[in-house]
Amino acid sequence: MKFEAVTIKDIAKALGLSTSTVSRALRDSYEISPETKKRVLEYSEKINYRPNPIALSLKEKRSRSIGIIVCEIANSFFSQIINGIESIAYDKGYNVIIAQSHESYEREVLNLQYLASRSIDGLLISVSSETQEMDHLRSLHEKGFPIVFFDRVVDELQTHKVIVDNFKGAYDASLHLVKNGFRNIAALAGSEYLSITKERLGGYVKALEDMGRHYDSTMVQHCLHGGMLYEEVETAIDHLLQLPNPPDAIIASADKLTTNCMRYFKKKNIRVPEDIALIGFSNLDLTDLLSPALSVVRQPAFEMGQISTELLIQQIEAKRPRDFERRILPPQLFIRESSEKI
Amino acid sequence: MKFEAVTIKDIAKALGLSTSTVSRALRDSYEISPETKKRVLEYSEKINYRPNPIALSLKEKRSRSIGIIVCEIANSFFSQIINGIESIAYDKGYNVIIAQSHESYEREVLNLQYLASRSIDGLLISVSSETQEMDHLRSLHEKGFPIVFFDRVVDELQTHKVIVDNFKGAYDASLHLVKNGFRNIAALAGSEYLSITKERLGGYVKALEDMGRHYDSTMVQHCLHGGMLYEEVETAIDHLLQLPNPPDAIIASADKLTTNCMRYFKKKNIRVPEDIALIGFSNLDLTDLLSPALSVVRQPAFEMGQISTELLIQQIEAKRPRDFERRILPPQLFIRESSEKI
DNA sequence: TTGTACGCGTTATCAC
DNA sequence: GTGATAACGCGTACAA
Repeated sequence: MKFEAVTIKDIAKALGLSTSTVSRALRDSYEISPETKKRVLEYSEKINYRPNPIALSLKEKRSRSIGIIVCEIANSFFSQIINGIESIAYDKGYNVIIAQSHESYEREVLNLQYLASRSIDGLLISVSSETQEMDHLRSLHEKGFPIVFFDRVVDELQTHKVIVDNFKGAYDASLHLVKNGFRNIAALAGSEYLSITKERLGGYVKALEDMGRHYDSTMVQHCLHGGMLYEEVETAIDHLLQLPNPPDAIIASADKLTTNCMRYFKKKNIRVPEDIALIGFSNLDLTDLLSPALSVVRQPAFEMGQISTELLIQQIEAKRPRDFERRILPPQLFIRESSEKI
Repeated sequence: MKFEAVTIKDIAKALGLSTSTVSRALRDSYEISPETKKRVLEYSEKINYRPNPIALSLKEKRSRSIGIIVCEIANSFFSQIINGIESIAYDKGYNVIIAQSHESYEREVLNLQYLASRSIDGLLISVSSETQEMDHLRSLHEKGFPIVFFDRVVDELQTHKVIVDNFKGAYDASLHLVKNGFRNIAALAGSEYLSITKERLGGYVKALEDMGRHYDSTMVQHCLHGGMLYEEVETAIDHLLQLPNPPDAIIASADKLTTNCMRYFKKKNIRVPEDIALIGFSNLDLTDLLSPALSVVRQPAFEMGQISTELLIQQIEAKRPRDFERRILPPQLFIRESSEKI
């Protein structure tokens, strides 16, 4: 089932011109007579001519497409990011090719190889929970391939990075819990390898210390898959609740951690916030409809996507390397029922 | 910031061979001596040679990429569909390029032009709420361009179509409400132009009739943007509740209609299901966490994506046209608190 | 067994 | 003002 498109050659043949004349006429070159231009333009309009982007890519050595690697698109935060990315990319005439790591290092590497082999002009990536080794990214980066990190960044590589102030987000949320009278605040965190985990835990610890609380490392539980698997969350919370001094509040540091935490409480008939309070990082649009309405730290995901894409395209189109930027966006705290002291 | 890749030419030069010999060696052609093959293979491994897919596309007149047009990726149903699409596409070596119509006919047409001009090999589409005119799709289809419709299909065009049994989904849900003792069941429906709207309303009407109820057209409200805008849902429900004989149950026929319906009830302090019951089409993963837990008709979205993609790639790769299939998948009914008779 | 020449669609360069 | 040619990277029919 081939689908034949109109080429410059067809136009040239039909009009008795050479392909170069047609090409120039289409590009409105000063060399071509107005009359010829008119003939060419009218005819190509008539037969609905579109230049073949593949031929152009081959010639220009660029594909005008950019790759995206995220863990999961069925996740509000990332689908909002992708919306932001697309809004800029389409404006500037770029395609986006999306790949999902599903929080697996192996799939991240495979996806990267795949995208690189599809000759993308640049990459936007938020690394997987499992990713510790950076060789797959480093080797591309060293060749001068444009890469922008967002959300989950990698310090070792010198590139543009776009994140939210995770420290502040977690600090504010933790402070809110302390000020609201909760005494024993646990942290449900993602993979220890991730930048966001470290930053968010940092904010949590600092808030406790600033409020004169003792930081107790047994109150921190990590989930390697970022809460993607319900079981890992279940195990983590089971562990916390079996402590001699169990928490009366939890701060969950990722979307899936937060919702799976709620699922756990619902399943076990643990009342929120009466038995235990909850606040979490989440970009769900439905947090107000949950039972109870969920207190969240929300990230400006759409803007993150836009900024990352602008930086990437800027880098792709730059003649010479520029300095790399580190953009830090403000998180927003929404206090609702789940973190109220009863 | 150009990024130079290794070509066959580089290998040929380095090894003192011609490009055709290298090409054949890489493709393991019988004509090449084992010794030469070994040299070529080892060297190209060493310098990490990857064939340029753009050059291949130009030659083979196919890009190994397929286009997807959906209204919104930040919608569980569609992001699950896309997961299904990707799982098959990547297996078969295809890229996917995703575009969003945001329920706008104009953007759908623009996206289609864009994708077509990016030389995709085929298209997977679920049309926008606003789409009535089909010329943009018809003209492509008539040229023999492979198109597969999923979810929101267009009867006028003879292509593969993958849908769920919307009639049955709505019928079962409506029957459940009637049997549960609700007397006045309203339908909150999407755009009248959409196939899914017609099919779902059909099931609703039939269920009422089968149960000896009178079907009253004032109990049906349409939202042109499929509930994407909260205001249209508000207006629709306001209207229903102001009827002389207001509904005691609502069936909402799309994801956003359902959640915005809940938002309305929460905002107006209307209790569900005490004051009014609710059941809706939804693929949210969180319906069990909402307050109250939401009764839903769920669609096998992942499978829809997989099947659509298999049909599309089959058609792209087919030598001659085959008959077009219409696959109808079963919906699943989940009864929870929101539709319980108190 | 290996090399030469051509074509895919386009544009830049040079020639007329 | 217009046309012929080469080049982008690859695969292959044909030639050696």
